[in-house]
Amino acid sequence: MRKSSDPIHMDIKEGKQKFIESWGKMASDWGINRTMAQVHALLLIAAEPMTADQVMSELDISRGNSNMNIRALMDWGLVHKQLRTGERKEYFYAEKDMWVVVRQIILNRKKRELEPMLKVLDEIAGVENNCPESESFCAVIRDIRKFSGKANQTLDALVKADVAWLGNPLFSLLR
Amino acid sequence: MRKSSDPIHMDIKEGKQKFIESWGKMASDWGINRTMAQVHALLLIAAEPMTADQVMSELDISRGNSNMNIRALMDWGLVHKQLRTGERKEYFYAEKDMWVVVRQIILNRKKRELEPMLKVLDEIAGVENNCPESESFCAVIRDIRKFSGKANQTLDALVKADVAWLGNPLFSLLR
DNA sequence: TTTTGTTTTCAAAAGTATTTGAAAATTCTG
DNA sequence: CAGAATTTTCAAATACTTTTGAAAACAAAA
Repeated sequence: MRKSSDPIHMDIKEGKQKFIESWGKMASDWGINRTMAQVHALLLIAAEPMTADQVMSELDISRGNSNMNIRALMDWGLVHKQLRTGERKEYFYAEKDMWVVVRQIILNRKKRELEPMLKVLDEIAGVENNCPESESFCAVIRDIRKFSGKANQTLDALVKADVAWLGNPLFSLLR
Repeated sequence: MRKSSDPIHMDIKEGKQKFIESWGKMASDWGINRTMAQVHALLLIAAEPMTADQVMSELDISRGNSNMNIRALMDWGLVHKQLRTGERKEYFYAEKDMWVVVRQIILNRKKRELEPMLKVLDEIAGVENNCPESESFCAVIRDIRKFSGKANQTLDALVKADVAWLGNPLFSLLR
């Protein structure tokens, strides 16, 4: 008999479902395609590499959708292809080390979004500043530019740290 | 005569336009309503507080849209109301200190997205782990839980640091 | 209380993003 | 090379998000 104080264990199927759902939800909150994140989640928790067809039927999406999102994940460097000798089908697996995953996501978003913004801020910073009206404007732009530059540097350091410390035994403690 | 080596200065109107546009673009990349970010950008670079009507005509959006997004920005704690004695209209201004702005955004997204994810991960972590299939699953969940927990702590520290160091003269150097 | 100026709401319309699925392209196999 | 298996593409359909604007609610002034 189960006492009411016992923890309630969900079964594995339920757990996987819930994880795929939340991972997708979080991604779409952050401006990333929900299905792409669900494919990612599915591959993250898969014990073995999967084919595009398996992903398609597991998530109940179309063949095209499955294919396109797997490609996108490979572009992001989060998923890789595995070829098996004697088999036509392509298998896919996700990078499972969270540190590497996060590093890869940072690299991508930095390049796609932060850096273009920095470029625009630099262009704007060249605005003529000769009237009191432009003073408030330039002050804010300078402040944002400074801040974004710092953020960019910090992310660079974070990303480089990983590479430099990979061979260092101390690094495993930090992860 | 302008030499081709001279820097090209854009005028202030152009600069403001460009800033509003990029701020909106960046926000929508990150899953935030573009117009909300444009209203925010407009108020960030405004020399004086503005009415909802001024925002409406400046950005060429509807009255309802202007009103709703100003409310949303107040919910996020990024914009505040100013009441002027003898005037019916409400004026709005944005917090201009970037450190405070970023802090506020972190607080909001942490509460809205990171914390619910942590809760789900904890629920999922209670899944029964007794077969090899669930082993891979549990290992990934544990890793993500650990990572997200660390991220959450780091953000807490970042946010608390601000409050604790506000009165500290050293703090101004860090900003 | 009525009028007038102002803000808020929300159903419908417009605009965006995502997904589908069938056809085309590709690649392996005999 | 022809045929079979598999992957890729993309126009059209669907689903989702945002915006509009007119009406309702509200609040100050007359």
